[in-house]
Formats: sequence, C-alpha cells, structure tokens
Amino acid sequence: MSPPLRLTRAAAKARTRELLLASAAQVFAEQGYAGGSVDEIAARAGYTIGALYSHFSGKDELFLTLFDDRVAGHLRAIEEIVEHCGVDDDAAFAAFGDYLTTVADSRSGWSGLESEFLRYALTRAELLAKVTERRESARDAIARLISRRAPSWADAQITATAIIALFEGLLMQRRVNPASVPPVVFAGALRRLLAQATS
Amino acid sequence: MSPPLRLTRAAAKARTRELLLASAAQVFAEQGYAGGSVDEIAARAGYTIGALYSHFSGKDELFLTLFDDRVAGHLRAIEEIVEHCGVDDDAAFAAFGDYLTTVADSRSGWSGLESEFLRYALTRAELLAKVTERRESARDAIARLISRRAPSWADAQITATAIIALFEGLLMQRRVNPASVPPVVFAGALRRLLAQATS
DNA sequence: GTCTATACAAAGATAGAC
DNA sequence: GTCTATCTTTGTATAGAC
Repeated sequence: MSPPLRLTRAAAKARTRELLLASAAQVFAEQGYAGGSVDEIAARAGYTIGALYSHFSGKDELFLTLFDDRVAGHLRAIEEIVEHCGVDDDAAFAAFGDYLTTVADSRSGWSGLESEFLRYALTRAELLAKVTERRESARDAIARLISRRAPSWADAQITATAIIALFEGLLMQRRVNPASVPPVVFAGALRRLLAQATS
Repeated sequence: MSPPLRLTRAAAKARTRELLLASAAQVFAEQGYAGGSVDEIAARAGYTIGALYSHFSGKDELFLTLFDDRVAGHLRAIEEIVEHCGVDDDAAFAAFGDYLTTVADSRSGWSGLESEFLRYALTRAELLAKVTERRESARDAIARLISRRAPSWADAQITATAIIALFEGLLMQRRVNPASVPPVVFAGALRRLLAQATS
C-alpha cells in the first residue's frame, strides 16, 4: 500500500525496456542491422540476452519498435519545420537541408538502415507487410503536407515518394562522404521537386 | 601446338569465373549481401567453395567485381538514352523512368544492394575507400552529361548526387511495392530536377 | 582447378536455476 | 526479471587429397 522507495515494478520494467531500446538504436546505427548482435545490444545496456528476450520477441521486434519511433520523429520534425516557417518556402527548404545533415551526422543517425532492413524484409513476407504499411502511412502523411502544391492526390503521393527516396539516398551518401552532400543538395532538390507548375 | 578440342585452359578458367560471377549476381539479388552465402553461390554455379576461393579472394571481391559491372552498365545505358533521344528531353525522361522499372523488376535487379553494401563498408575503411572512389567517378560521369544544364561544375555534381540518391531510393521502393513507383515518378522528378532555372 | 573435410567463429534463440 | 549455460545453425575460410 505504501509507495515504493524508488520505482514500481512496472516502472522498472519500462526502464529496462527503454535502456535496451536505446542500446539497440546505438548498435544498429554503428553496425547496421545484420552487423549488430543482440548480444552486444543487451551487454551495452547492462543486461544479458536472457533479459532482452524477456522484453522482446527477438531482433526483428527490437528493430520494428525503433523504426516506429524514427518515423514518428521524422514526421514530428517535418511538421515543426512546416509550422515554424509558414509560407516562407526558402526558409523551410534550408531547414530541411539542415535536418538531413543533422540526422546523418548524429551518433544515432540511421543512415542506410531503413534500406538495409527493407532489403532484409524482402524475403520475409510478414515482416515486409509490416514495414510497407508503416512506410505508406508515412508517405501519405507527407503527401498531405504537400497536397496543396500538387494538382492531385496521386501527384502528391508521387512527389512524396520521390522525396522519401531522395532523403534516404542522401542520408546514406552523406554518411559515406559528408563533403559530397552539403545541406544545399537536399534543399535545392526539394525546391525543384516542389516548384509549382507554371506552364 | 594443335588447337584444343574445345577450350583452352585459360578460356576454361575464364568461363568458370563468369559462371561464378553470374551465380553471385543472382544470389545477391535474391538474398542481399549479408543474406547470400558464398556456399550457395558456388553451388548454384555448379562448383564448391573450394573452387570459388581459387578464383576470388572472398565475398568482398566477388561483390566489388559485380559492382563495377553494374556501374559500367548503368553508365552505358544512360549514355545510350541520352544519345538516342538527342534534345528531346521528354523522351529521355520517359526512357529513364522505364529504365528504373526495368532494372528494379529484373530477376537480377540489384535494388537496395548498393546501399546495403555501403552500410556494410562503413565500418571497413579500405573497402569504403574503394566503393567511394567508384561512386565518385560515376557521379562525375553523370555530372558531365548534365553540366551544360547547370550554372557550374559544382552545381552539376550536386544535381548528379541527388539523381543517384533518388534512383537508388526509388529502386528499393519499387522492389518493395511496384505499384507505388510507376515510371513517371522517376521521369517527373528528373524533369523537375533538371529544369533550367528561369528566374 | 576442383573437391572433400574441417577448422573456426558468430549469431539467434531457448531452458532452467535463482 | 535476470542470468548462466547451452543448443543449433550458419557462414567464411583453409588444408590437403586427387
């Protein structure tokens, strides 16, 4: 009946979970999905694999959970930029250029990880379905944001698809060679991709 | 002194090498770099790993050799399209759109493989250097093709970087869900990215 | 040059004790 | 809930016979 000294059981469990997730994010970012081992993930969080498996069904679930977080984070960041910049397109494009480099250069940056996991999921039907569903919902969220610039919803979706592909490709290239992808690459490409048809 | 009945020793060796490479291309395309095993590559070509290792130093060399072929193939295809379409931009953009889907849908399509290998190479300095060198040379080849549309060489390089990122990203997405990436996605994006600044 | 056999190392996952 | 120990599989690479 009295409150526990520090943490309730549930809170302690949640904390372990968070520690494991944070560790997984780091390990995956550094070594990729195939390259990162659940063993190291657990160890870096201060646990053993046994503990990890009592919180997650396996490597896949670990990754998918992080994947959801990432996508949500990207969408939040995008909305923030759009809100903050209002109708000033140039400011927004510049902010997106900076966002790309910030993500790519951060220690927990996921450059190339989405593609690697997609490639891995290609031969695993249920996994692929899950990831595809998430990606389509993210694409549509972006399409909604740019729909007023597009002549149709289908066109907005197409543009969103291109923007996502571009973002992922540049993220990877920036990681490989930062100098070859200054913020202006993404900013400039966005400006062109989103230019109003003036014909 | 007399010509051999069927194959010279050198030709036989070259043939084995080609068989192994073709098999590797297939296996990597189907199962990715991490997912594909040298064992299966050898077996599918009709050999054992022992034979494979007498032709290649290992998995990396196998992949890098194929990677060079791919890049050269892409560059040839690009030049052909540019030559064939002359100054008709719309025809060229449409042809590039079709090229993307052809590559993505082909049995030996390498969707996502470049990224996967890049991600893998990130933690292997010598490998990364090799791949980066090849990628930069390819980027510059593309930049030369579009340099007359760009205000400067640096700008041409930037645009080429964006185009490559876009191509790789769309290739992957097309593989995951073909319906979400019709040819027009790449064609339209190219048109916008390469639009002459009219300001 | 190719094959058989094997060395060697990891990784993912599970069982059962505490 | 966490740990220790282990199972099981798999993969790269090498050695030596033919």
